[in-house]
Amino acid sequence: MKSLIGEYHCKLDAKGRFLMPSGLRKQLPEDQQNDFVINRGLDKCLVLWPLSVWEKESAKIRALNSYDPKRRAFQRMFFSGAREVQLDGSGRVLLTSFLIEHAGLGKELVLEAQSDRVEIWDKTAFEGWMEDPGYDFGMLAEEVMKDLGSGEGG
Amino acid sequence: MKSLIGEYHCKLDAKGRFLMPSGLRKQLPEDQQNDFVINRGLDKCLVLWPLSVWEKESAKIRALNSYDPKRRAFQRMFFSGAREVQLDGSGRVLLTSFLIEHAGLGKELVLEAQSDRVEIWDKTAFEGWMEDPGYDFGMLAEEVMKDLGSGEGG
DNA sequence: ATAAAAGTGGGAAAAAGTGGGAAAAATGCT
DNA sequence: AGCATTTTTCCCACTTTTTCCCACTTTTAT
Repeated sequence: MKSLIGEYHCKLDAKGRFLMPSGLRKQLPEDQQNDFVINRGLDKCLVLWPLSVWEKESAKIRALNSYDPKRRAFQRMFFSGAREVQLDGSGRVLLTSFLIEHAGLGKELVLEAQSDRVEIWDKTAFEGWMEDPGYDFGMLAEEVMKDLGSGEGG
Repeated sequence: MKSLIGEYHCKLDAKGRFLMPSGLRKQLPEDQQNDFVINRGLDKCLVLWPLSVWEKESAKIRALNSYDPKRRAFQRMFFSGAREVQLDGSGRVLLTSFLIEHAGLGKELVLEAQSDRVEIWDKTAFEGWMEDPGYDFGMLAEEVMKDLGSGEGG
């Protein structure tokens, strides 16, 4: 699958639905435009996974030894917040109340595409994070990229 | 079987019953939607096993050398609280008072899918655990996933 | 300017969830 | 054993939630 890119803004309606922005949808292969999994993100956001991506990723998590407390805790966190979703007739995603609460979503959302998945943020929270991410991007870039050898990050 | 996912909220009624949430039931193969085993979980919860999963998992435990005191103790812990259950006509599970007490279940439950089994928590206890699992999920993700190569956990 | 696509809101049918009563089974007492 | 009492099981009926679909508005493209 091609890398997903872009930041999209959309609105959560009274029933907890938002429209998948068509620009984002068009980036996906046709047979993967309708089925997704949403789970809790590691930051204060949700993550939307195209189903095929989810299946690969979840298989890894599932393979962990669940008799080890840390791995079990991680599995719990990863699987419990997850929910399979399909787009409705108008191309919208319906969120459950506990997912909305987890990410503190208000009326305005930001969808942030990230290689093969999409993060879902509350607009205000996202802007706040952008202003003060707790890291300096220059330093971060250096640290994250230093082992990669060739190529500097644009 | 596909990975079971999701967090579902339900209520324990005066008779000690709760409705299997339809979202969870639908994730199971049709011939496995009615028969389960419930036993004590490793954390303060119960575990609901689809019968076929139980058979595989319990075979592993049974195979442990029971002449070793620690293994014998673990076997006892694993099997003693176990109970086979079926759904009633309305799709509900009836719990025994023994199991209710073990997990400290009140009126509100959280069912939390974990790959091929389902944990049953008291709602307050679950929320408490989520707020303070004793781990930072970001750190946990890093530690647990670091050997797996590509991909981060959501 | 007009048509097509994208985005929004809400109502009605269907499904899920809940509580409780009656029948059946198990238990205990004389 | 026979009867009474408690416990369990099964089923019915009501309420709430969810799902699905329709219709309208706004934006984009030609």
